[in-house]
Amino acid sequence: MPPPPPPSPTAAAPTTPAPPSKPPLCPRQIAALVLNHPSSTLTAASARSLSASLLAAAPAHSLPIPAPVANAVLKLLWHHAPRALLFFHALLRLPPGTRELSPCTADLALDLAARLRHPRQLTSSVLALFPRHGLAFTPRTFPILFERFAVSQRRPDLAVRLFLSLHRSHGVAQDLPLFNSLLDALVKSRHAGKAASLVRALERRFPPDAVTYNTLADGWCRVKDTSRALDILRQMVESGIAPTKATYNIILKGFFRSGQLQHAWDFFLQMKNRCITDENCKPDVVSYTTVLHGLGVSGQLDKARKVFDEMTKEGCVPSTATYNALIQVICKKGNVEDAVSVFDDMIEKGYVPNVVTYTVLIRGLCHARKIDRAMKLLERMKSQGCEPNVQTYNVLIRYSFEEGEIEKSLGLFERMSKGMECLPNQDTYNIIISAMFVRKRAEDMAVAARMVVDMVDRGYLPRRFMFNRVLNGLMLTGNQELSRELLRMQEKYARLRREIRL
DNA sequence: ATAGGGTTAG
Repeated sequence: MPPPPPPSPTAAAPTTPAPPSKPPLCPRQIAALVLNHPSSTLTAASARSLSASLLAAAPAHSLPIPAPVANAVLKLLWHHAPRALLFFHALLRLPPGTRELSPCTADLALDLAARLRHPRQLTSSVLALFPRHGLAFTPRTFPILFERFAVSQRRPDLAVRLFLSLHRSHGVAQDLPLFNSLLDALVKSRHAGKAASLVRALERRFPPDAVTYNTLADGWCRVKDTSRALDILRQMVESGIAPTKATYNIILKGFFRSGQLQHAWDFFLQMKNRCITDENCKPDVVSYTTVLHGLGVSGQLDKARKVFDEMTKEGCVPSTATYNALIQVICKKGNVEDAVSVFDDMIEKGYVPNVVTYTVLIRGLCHARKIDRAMKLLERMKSQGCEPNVQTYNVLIRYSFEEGEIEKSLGLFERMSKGMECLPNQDTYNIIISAMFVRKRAEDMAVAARMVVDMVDRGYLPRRFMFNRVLNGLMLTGNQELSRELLRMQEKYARLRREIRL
């Protein structure tokens, strides 16, 4: 066989593209390439050098990088926000035609930038990329920012200010759905009062709809003020806006959340009685799941199981979430083996357990000190094609430590990021760092210090308490080298925050 | 198309 002629860049006929001899770069490969890139510092220079590496890897594979691949890479790097953003900026620097840029990709990058609590200018610089690259804002763009400002950065005022300046600063029309998303961000950050007064102040411009009222009711429920939530229900009826199923379910959940079990049960009974005249308050699968979960958490397992049987009789089909709730409460208040039989039951009935189902049961097994079986379940979920997430791993890591299996949990930590399954998050680091204090060994202190350096590299700010604890540990064990490194890192980090420019 | 149920700490 003669060797095929070398491909000529000009001769390739566009109508008959040669089939690629190499598979395209897959998200995992790209993510690994980004992770191994020497610099994680977010600057224009490092973004250029990363895009050069991406191009260099390309001949062995095929370009371009389609938008779904770019999105998948950002999600794989979700818990390593600085690297994810570095990838995004490298993507922008790739020559046109070698990458696809979709507004959704930009939304993901924006979410990541806004999640890093400090550099506000980073968020605005990512926001500025939309017009610069001809990308339209999506319906999610500003809701993402409202939530990140209010919830992650604890700055509800910034969210409100952004909303009020939308038209002036970004040429975006302020409509009711956008207003409702702002309210949602406020109530999720426990600012129900702010949300309520905003609705009052702007009620002429934004006449409340059912979503507005439901969001406010949820806001009061989240701060355990169920009587104000009921007020909202009354206001709805007075202003002629029919309560929806969500309205009732929000209040039902609110009663359980605030520990008013009797009120919750009475409200549930009322829903069942009144539904003859008002179809909207007929309990649905969400209502049943809420009640089942609420009863179970308060220790009334038998009553919870009765509710489960009752819903089936009423013709309301349990969802995977219903099973997850049942399995969780049995694990918490009952016997894990019963939870395992519910799990077997659901599979027999044809349900596909999801990552929540597995995580809940793994936690239950760990709690009953059956870690080996929990580990087997981890393998089983993977073989079933259900990807464990960082919470799944965190449970196993935490309980392995509690059982004194320190090496085993460090092994799990290595394993999770090696296979690019999921990257550790802030909880993971906190679990490991606190565990490094139990043996009172100098080596463990050194590991803790490296973990602190790592987490800062990934865009997580350790609590000052944690930072000082590690620093004290290093000094007590006479590790001056690492304590100096930690202090240098702290300085460097403060400088980085000021310097990020793209 | 924005709102409601299931993973968080004894």
